This record gives sequence, C-alpha cells and structure tokens, in this order.
Amino acid sequence: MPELPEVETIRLTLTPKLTGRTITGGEVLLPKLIQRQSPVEFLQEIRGRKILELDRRGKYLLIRLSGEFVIAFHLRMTGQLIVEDITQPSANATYLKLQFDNGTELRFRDQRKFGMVFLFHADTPPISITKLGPEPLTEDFSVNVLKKRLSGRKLAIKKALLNQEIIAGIGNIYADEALFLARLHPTRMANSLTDNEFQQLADSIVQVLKAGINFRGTTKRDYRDGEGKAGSFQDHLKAYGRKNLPCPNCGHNITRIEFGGRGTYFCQYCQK
DNA sequence: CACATTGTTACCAG
DNA sequence: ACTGGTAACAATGT
Repeated sequence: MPELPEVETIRLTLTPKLTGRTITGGEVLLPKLIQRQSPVEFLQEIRGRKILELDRRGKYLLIRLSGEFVIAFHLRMTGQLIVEDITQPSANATYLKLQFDNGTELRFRDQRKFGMVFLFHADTPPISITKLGPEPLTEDFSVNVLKKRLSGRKLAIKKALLNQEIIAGIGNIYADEALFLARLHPTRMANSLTDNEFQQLADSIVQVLKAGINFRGTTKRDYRDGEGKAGSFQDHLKAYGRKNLPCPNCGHNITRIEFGGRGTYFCQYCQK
C-alpha cells in the first residue's frame, strides 16, 4: 500500500530522528527480509556507520550511510518503519531493529512479511532500483517526459501508470485517483491520448501525489508514518475504494471493475 | 475457510 | 530483442 506519498511522508518524519545517528547494533528477526547478503553480514557491514541522509526513489526509502553504503527498504503492502526508544516494548511483527547511539532504534514491522531490505554500495544498486522510471515530483518531470515514455506503447493507461519502469512511485490508489482527476478511463490505450489529455494526466499525477503528501499519506489499514501516525488522504479519495458511492463530480455511483488483476475504481460518466 | 489483498518478477507468446 | 499479458508469489486477517 505505501506508494510514493506514503514513503515520502515516512522519509520526512524519519529524517530528523535518523540523520547524524551512528548504528551501534541491530537484530534481524526474519532472515528472508535481507535480500543481498546473510543477516550476519548485513549487520556487520552497517555497524559503526553513520546515517548521512534519507532519500527516496519511487517507493523505495533509501538510508545513505557513511562509506557510500545504502540501505533500501521496500515496504510492499504492510511494511512500517518507526523510531522508538529501546526501552519501549516493540509491537508484534517487528522483524528488523537497528539501534543507534542515542538510545533509540529503527523498527521495521511487516504483518504480511512481503517487505524487502537491500544493503548495497552506492555503485551497485539492485536492478529494480536502477531501472525505475522518472520521479514524478522532480523538476525534470513534465508532460513531454510522460509523452515520450508512453509513445509507441500499446497498453492501457492504468497499466502504464502502475509500471515502475515507465514512471516511478505510483500504485493502485494514486493511479485511480490521477485518472479520475484527469477524467481518463483506466482502460484507454496510452497511445490514444491527445496532447490535451497528456497534459491533464501529467498535471493530475503531480497534483494527486502532492495532495497525498500534504495529507500525510493514505491509511486504509496498516500504513503509518515514521512516528506511528496514520495519514488522512483516505478521507479525500474521489474514486479509489468508493464503489457505489457518489462521484464527487457528477453524483453517479463509482464503478469497480477487475482490471489487470486489481481492483479499479472510476466514474463511467466522467472518465472517457 | 476460501478469498482478497498488492507490487514485483518469472515466464510465455507474439 | 523487446513488449505486453498472465500467473505466481509472498502471508494472513476476515
């Protein structure tokens, strides 16, 4: 569930708690979490390193360490990252702990255990990160970038938005919301959009992701920020999850279909 | 208790 | 070689 706005909110809330900290130890309670090396090697490699800054690429949270090392978290469906005092009891389904020099620790919880943790040198990131498409909230993203990425592609626009190699950070919720805002039907072929529609879509993507960040993410169930707090963008969703509820534009009920193997919400009347 | 859930990847066909 | 579609997968609360 954590998509770009949720991961960005986690990054923002964790930054003041983690920057400048030195990792003094750690614990891996679910070995398969660590993708690139054994849990022991992982802990050995990070111990004593200092956290320089927190970054984000698509849905990955990146913790940059001294010595050009990077820890990348992918939260998948139910991953949570929270900093708490070591003396506080940790919640159930806590599978990774990183202790710091000030008596706090970073805790990774994951009810479904689908999350992934990569440790790598800045020179050799995992392919899943290197091949990510453009960041929609950076200056170099524009309607022309979007157009170029979709040109010659013969697939539905929603599938394109969900493809992290075409554009990074958008998941099921924000794809449906962006398409609703752009008044585009999710099954429209990407290469059938007019210039106007491309512009609408590019604007809508930026708008909906920024709104998601402003409301500190969407909490349908599990999502929490770095302080353990829920987001509130779920109260502002216009399409996603609103089956048989009125469309905010026209009042007709929102339709839910199964598309590309996932639930897809849209307004039949507004989205063409 | 079978199912829904979701992002990613493996695999296959074109 | 590349693209797109589908299925499999991870695990568990409902």
